[in-house]
Amino acid sequence: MSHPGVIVWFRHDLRLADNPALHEAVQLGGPVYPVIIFAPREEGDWPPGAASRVWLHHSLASLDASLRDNNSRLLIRAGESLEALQSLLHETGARAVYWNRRYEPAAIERDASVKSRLKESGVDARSFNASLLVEPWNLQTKTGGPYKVFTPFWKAVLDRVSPPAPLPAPDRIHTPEKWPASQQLDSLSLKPSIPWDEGVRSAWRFGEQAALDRLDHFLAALIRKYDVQRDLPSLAATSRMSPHLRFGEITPCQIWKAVHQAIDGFTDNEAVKNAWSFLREVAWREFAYHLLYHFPHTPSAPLREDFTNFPWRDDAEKLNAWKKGLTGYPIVDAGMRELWTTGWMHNRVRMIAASFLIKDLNISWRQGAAWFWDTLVDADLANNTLGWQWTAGCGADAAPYFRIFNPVSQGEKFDASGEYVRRWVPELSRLDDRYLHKPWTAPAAELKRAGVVLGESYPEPIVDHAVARQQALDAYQSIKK
DNA sequence: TTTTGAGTTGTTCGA
DNA sequence: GTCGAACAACTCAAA
Repeated sequence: MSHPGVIVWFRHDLRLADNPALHEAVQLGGPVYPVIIFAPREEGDWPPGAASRVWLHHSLASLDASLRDNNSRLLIRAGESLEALQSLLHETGARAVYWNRRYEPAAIERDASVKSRLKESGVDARSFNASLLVEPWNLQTKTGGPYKVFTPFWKAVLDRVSPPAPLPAPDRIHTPEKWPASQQLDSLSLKPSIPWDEGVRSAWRFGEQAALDRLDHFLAALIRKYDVQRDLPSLAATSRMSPHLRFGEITPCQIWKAVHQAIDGFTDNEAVKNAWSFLREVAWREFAYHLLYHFPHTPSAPLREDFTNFPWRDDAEKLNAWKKGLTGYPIVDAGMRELWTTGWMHNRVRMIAASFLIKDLNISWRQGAAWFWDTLVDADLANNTLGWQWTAGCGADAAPYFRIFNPVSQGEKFDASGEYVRRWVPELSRLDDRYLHKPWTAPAAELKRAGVVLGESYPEPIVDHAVARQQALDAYQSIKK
């Protein structure tokens, strides 16, 4: 007698390949019921933001299409996860629920409770590792604690971790005789009612195949020069894997293997070195999950306790100028507008923009983290928390407090041609390179020639960097000792 | 237990 | 224009 059926509960793993829960479910030999349950209220303080919801919509559509190519389909439910699973078990007669693990504090708590409730009623409930090279509890220092510095963590990953070969997509997903009811994707209202998402849709392709294609392109055309080119925001020279990883359209295991295969084909050492720099970045994501798991309070509180009473400023007006890309510092504004338009910001510019909010405006990293959470298509609780606490200096292995990015010199260094600023701040596009990153220094005749009226067509700087820098140093001084 | 070496991404100042 | 030092001690990880 064949297995009565298994529910595969999709969450942050919207793919068919290298999907252990799906793979194991197929092995049972009975009907497989793929389901997504939209339950934003179970995400604690971090329900998906607006940009994430747009991506989710398209990624779910893509997953459903892939499943239909395999004679299956994606069931859609909303509400409480446990209730939805119990209802599906009842409707289908299935006796098992498989899923791939998540590591955010609210998800861990929810999953643990779902698992124990299902097991109590005799259901075969199992979870798998599908999104990390090494799960947070599987790596510890020699004294038995979690890592707090990246380099030793990275060494430990290299020493002790050999990722398993990625699983293939299943050949055949067994279909039930009768499908249970499913909601329509549109009923989840993931897409905005006002069509602000056109920029996101035109900047990205969504879904598993898009992720694999993007990786191929990166390996073929970009990884050999990753070290230098990744810092130039005018080039599309980073991997752009982040949203695909966020939704589990691709796994770090698949990336790890593909990069190693690429390395095997490289003949020059420089290319190999560059490829390892990229793998190091993949490991930063692992480190972020390691930290989030071991320090689950960090999304809302600093890891370093001496920062608890840091004198952040409340300034709604300046915060708003930062969000809208109207700070008067072109590289910051370009980044914030790229974010708003495409749901993504180049990594170098993220650091500059984050440093500006924290060190120049003296506004709490939590405000920045909340805005990124809402606007990034790759919004990931582990990465977002690590990134913001790193910049603020209050996290693990953080930037020293005196490291304050100068938005002018960063712009001149990494966007020397001004191509990036001209793309996103077109009102400055006719300004000469010499003044592009500091328009307030341009002579009146030059501003006039370029059609720029400071304070009208483009803002005056909302703070003086030199003054703000000194104030930030003073504020950081105040919490010491 | 104590010691030792090291620690993503920068800027500014003064010689 | 270029270069090295200072920025500040502290914590982490391993021997």
